[in-house]
Amino acid sequence: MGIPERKEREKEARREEILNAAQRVFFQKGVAVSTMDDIAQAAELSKGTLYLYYHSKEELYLAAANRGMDIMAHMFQDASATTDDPIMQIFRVGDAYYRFFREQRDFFRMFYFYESPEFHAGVSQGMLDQCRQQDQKVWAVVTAPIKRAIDEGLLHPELDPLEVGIMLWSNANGFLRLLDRNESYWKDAMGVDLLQTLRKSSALLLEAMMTEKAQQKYAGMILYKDSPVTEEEKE
Amino acid sequence: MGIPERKEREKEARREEILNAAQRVFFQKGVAVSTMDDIAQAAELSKGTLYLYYHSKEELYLAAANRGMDIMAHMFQDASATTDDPIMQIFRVGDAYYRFFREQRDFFRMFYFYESPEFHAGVSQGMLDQCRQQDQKVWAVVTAPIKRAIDEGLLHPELDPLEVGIMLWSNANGFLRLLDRNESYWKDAMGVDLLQTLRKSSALLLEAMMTEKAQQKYAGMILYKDSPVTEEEKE
DNA sequence: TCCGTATTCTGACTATCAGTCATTAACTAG
DNA sequence: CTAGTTAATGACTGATAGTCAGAATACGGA
Repeated sequence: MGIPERKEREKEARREEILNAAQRVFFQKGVAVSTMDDIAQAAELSKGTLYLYYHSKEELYLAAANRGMDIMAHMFQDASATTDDPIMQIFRVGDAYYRFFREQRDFFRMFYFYESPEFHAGVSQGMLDQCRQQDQKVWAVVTAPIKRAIDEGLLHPELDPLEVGIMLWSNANGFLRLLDRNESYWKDAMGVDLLQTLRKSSALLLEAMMTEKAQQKYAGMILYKDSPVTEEEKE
Repeated sequence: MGIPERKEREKEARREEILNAAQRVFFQKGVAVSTMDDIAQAAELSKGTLYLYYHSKEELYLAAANRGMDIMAHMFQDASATTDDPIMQIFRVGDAYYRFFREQRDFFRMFYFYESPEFHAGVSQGMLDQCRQQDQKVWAVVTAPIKRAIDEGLLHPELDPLEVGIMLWSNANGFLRLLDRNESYWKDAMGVDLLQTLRKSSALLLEAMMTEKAQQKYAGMILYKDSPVTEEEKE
């Protein structure tokens, strides 16, 4: 009998319709000022129905944010797959983060909430697990080339991949957040090329962590020179 | 007649009493779950009175956060004043941020809200100005030694003080935020010395930005060696 | 000391919003 | 067609930020 299967599909479809509506509303109004009534109206459902599919507004937010995390993870994955050179991979992932910032600004802004301390209330265990899973997925893509670079003697062996990842991530994140609020000021008033600035700071960090061997290999690519990262790499 | 002056003083005192009460409540319960009724009770006043002194809960929060910013700015200032060497000053300010994190954790956590995008609603212009002023005060203390280091040929002349400041700040911030949530994990389970890790990453960044001249001068102080930053500097 | 006025304070009230639940509607199986 | 199961509804509750008409208090002058 295919009826239970169809019902299951319809239930899943409705769950997704609700999430689509929520995402639209979040993007348009901002998470904090979006109400469940807004979302219900956008979904053409009553508010009560939303709660049959999601336990709380937070959960709906997290589900939407997870979509963004998924997009980001895929962009990182794709960027990393364009080369075999671990140092290049690190740069490419950094570039991908910048591209995510440019192309998925709404999601980028939604992530501001992610680390707000007042979550974990009214959120189901399943959703929390899903979040942790997404976190780990992104983190794995970020740390994998770092670990390889250390193993291959390109970065100093005393370094810990996690530590390096945090440094690069914090650096990029700090930059992009600042950018998000003061874009026009930076770009128009000061004429700063933002992608280059971000790259330069990442390059500085990476160069500092490289072994001599690697510094020779990548000499001239980074640090006060124009970065040829976007050109085809020479293996 | 001294009566209007006395009244002015009393008004200011009441304003401060309210802020003290709000701070106590925010510290104890967390900003998000603190209610205006909580604060009114703590201040032994009615809720309506709070609104005669502050326009909104956000404004009360910002006033409390500004106190924290003030403490931080002073700690940075004091740390910077312990030496004349600009590179040392940068390290000392970094250490001071770590100390602020340790000693003023409640304020550190309150800052999470500061950058949340949904502010600027129900906040008076005066308060916003005060916030920007505090921001600039902290930023000035951070960038001053960086600027000096560039001018004195210790950091590469192509660098922009703002850019360097963002990099160091983002790095420290990213670290400390992670620490704030996973302290016991890092310390107990992995045996990482957090102050050393933070210093090492700052040192890596700084070393990468130094001129050869400076790298010689500060050789051995940083980068994979124990940092003697806390010892008396040798001028 | 007493009165009119200005200032300060109060707490009941409103508006908004997340989340609930008794009721209704729709669908399914026999 | 009917009984029973599942899905959907929207009025309702509780919490809370913010308001405001009026009470209480302080002051200055007679």
